[in-house]
Amino acid sequence: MSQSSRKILSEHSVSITNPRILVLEALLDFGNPITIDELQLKLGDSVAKSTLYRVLNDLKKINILNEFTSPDNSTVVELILEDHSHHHHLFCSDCGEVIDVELSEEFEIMLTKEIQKVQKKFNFEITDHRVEMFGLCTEECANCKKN
Amino acid sequence: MSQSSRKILSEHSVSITNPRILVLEALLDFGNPITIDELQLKLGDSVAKSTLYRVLNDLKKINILNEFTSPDNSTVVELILEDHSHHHHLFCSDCGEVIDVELSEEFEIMLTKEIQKVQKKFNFEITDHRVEMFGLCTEECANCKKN
DNA sequence: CAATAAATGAGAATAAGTCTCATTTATTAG
DNA sequence: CTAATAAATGAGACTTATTCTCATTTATTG
Repeated sequence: MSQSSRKILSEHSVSITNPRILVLEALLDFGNPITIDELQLKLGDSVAKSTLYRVLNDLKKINILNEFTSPDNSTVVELILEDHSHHHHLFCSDCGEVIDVELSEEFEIMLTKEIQKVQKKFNFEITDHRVEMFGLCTEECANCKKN
Repeated sequence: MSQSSRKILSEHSVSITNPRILVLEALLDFGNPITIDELQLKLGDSVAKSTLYRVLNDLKKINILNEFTSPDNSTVVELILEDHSHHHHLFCSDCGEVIDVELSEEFEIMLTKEIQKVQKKFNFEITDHRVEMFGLCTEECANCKKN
């Protein structure tokens, strides 16, 4: 695992340091979108708070980290892996879990068309988009506080 | 205008106070989604900071205010008006403007179907969704800092 | 392996948002 | 209409997430 962290860093010509490896490993290990809080918990005090934020900013700069805000206003962070295709997010308002969701090909095609219309209408150059869904997990929710 | 603010408040059985009227008027007047910063500017010191946040929370509680975070992490707020139909948001990464966008009926129908699939797949009860689009305004952008 | 540049840790600084509490304002019962 | 009561406000203290500073440590390179 440390291997792939190192690989990721060197591929992006970013110097390989311990905190960066630790943060990447934590993200790779968790696999799903994770809140900064959870990430800090996972890391314990192996990485200073200031360093954690700096490393996350570094990862954002090289475009391998996606950051967004959950409906309860916590910051959520997620690695962008090459083999991980385009996806959206499903938020549980109850337990706070964030789940990656892929929508159908047809839907994405239609969305692309809609976006083209919006571009024209508003004279915009749209570079990115996302679909967010909010709700309540009913069962089988991995890290749900209900269980 | 003060008339409609008062009406909105009484319709939701919320007591009619000056700060609430001022905040509602500012939101109605601006018409578009607005950042807290801009809102504070617009209000000057007619409403105390603590009161502004309290009033915004009051409006959220009665479900006439929508709050979300822009890609540059500022909090954006928008009135939910009865006559204002379901819509999504377009963000300019350059000037920070947030624009309301309505997508086609067909698209919304397809999105609803997708959401139903996701509900089943993840055993979720999805209560809300949104589509966000990010990009750069090229011209004709009302409050764009470029102009 | 030494020199240099970059990254880190610890904690100070900043800023958004909440809380407290004394004062003011709105509501309503009479 | 007025007094009594409950609710809302203002001012500033407080909290907490994030950034910044700067002395020290670590990585890179020649």
